[in-house]
Amino acid sequence: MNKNFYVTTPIFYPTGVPHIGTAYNVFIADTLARYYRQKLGKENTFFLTGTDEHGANIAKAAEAQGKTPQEYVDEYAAKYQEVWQGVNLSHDYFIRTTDPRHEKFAQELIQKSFDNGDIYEGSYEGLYCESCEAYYTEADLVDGKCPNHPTKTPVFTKEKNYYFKLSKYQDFLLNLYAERPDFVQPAKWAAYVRGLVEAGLQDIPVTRANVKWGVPVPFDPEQTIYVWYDALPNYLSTLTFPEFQGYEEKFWPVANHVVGKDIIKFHAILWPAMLKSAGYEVPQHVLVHGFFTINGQKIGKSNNNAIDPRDLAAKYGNDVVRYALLSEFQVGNDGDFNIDRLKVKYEELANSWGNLLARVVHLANNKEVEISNTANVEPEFLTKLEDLAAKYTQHIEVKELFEALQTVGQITEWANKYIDEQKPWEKDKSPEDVALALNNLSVLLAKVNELYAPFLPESAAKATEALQKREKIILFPKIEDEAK
RNA sequence: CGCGGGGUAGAGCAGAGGCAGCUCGUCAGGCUCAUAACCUGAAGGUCGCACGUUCGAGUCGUGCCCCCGCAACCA
Repeated sequence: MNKNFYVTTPIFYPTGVPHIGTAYNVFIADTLARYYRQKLGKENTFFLTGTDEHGANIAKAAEAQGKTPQEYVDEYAAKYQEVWQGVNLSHDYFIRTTDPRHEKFAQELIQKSFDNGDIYEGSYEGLYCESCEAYYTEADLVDGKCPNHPTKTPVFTKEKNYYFKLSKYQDFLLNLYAERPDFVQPAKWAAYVRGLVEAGLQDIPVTRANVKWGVPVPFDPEQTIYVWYDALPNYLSTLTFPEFQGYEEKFWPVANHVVGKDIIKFHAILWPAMLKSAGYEVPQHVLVHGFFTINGQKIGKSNNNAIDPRDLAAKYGNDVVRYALLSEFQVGNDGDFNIDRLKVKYEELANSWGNLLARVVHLANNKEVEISNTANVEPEFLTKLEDLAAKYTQHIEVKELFEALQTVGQITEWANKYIDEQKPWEKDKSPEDVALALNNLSVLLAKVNELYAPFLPESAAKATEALQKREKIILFPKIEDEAK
């Protein structure tokens, strides 16, 4: 069992602001981070997110707004941080790839691979559109014109750049997957990745000749480092920053990368190969999540459903937005989401957990019995509770967040049945029986609060406080539907 | 022959060889401590279609149908 835990989100490309889909990814990471902080201690857990700030698309977006690239990324990095703070994200650091310390690290990393002979000079050729600063294939063109610039004709261009010998690492990767079947989680994505690697790997270009907004290639300053050799190293570069002294030893390679299914190849194939090439250990796990649609539509500006997670949180609370997403689909699966589902989830919590808390506290106060006495819990009751808690732990440790939440649901369901059987409100119940039942339930609630804490941090804190103070609160108040 | 994901009760989702399951919704009861909450029971499915393997198939094999990604804003 590892003593330390390191979790990362991808670093996001700031061409827009975070929406509910982006938030899903960071919620998964945040939940894991909170779980491990609880388990291993704050100082033994590290949670990293950030922004990927180089590249032609950033330069273009900046120009379109009449800004320098630096001004542009400063602004968007700030927006990201604002949103994450707004949803109570608990990241320990926000890395930006324009941080000079990161740039230096990226240069050192690519230099190491170059020195090892894993990077060689080659050329890239294709139909180049000057306005897009991008290459197209014949099939991409519309009537011979650029698909994005109907007046421009992409011209055949050949540019020098450098390639990484990814093909060389096929056996290394297949061995890695064989030795560590859970390197990619969940299993169905591991199978997918293995299939891709078995099918064969091609070397990939890792520098660009025509992109100025990027990190210069140390062995050829005419070139800049292309996206992956700049972005992926953030997971490691941050750990080398002076304020994180000792972190590299502590948190590498116990890294867990939470990624969407679209960038699985880069994290599960390219990144381990890059690391191996440069003499580093590969990370512990790559956790792949699926995408969800909103009312059946893909999330995006054109569908006008790129919801700011803070808008939902304003009404339902941060906790419930996270809970709704994490309890709706298994990690790795796609799904659909909408406001009605969110409401259902909210009521689910209010009626099980919230209501249970209110019942127990209220009864305990009315009957004036002692609660929260762990020593007095009925042994059978305690055993059952511990069994369910253990089941939760098993799930969450293999990142089955959906299943872990279901297990907590089982506990509250059981508790509601138990309280109905015991009927501690009846007048002819012996005071001893009432005290025993309510004490059992209070200990159960304390456990539920603990298990929910990584998923619903704000609510769990409130519930814990209320239970301790024996104060009756409404954890999830009824939400009035706005008048139509 | 492009690649991949998916098609299980009205809705949303689990299950991956051995009597079809969960949440919500519906109907009928119960309870009254509690946030009109909670508990019990019922109705509702030929598990996309067909063929095959098997004592036995949502679950394995083959063929087919349908939906969704793989081009763009976009995780």
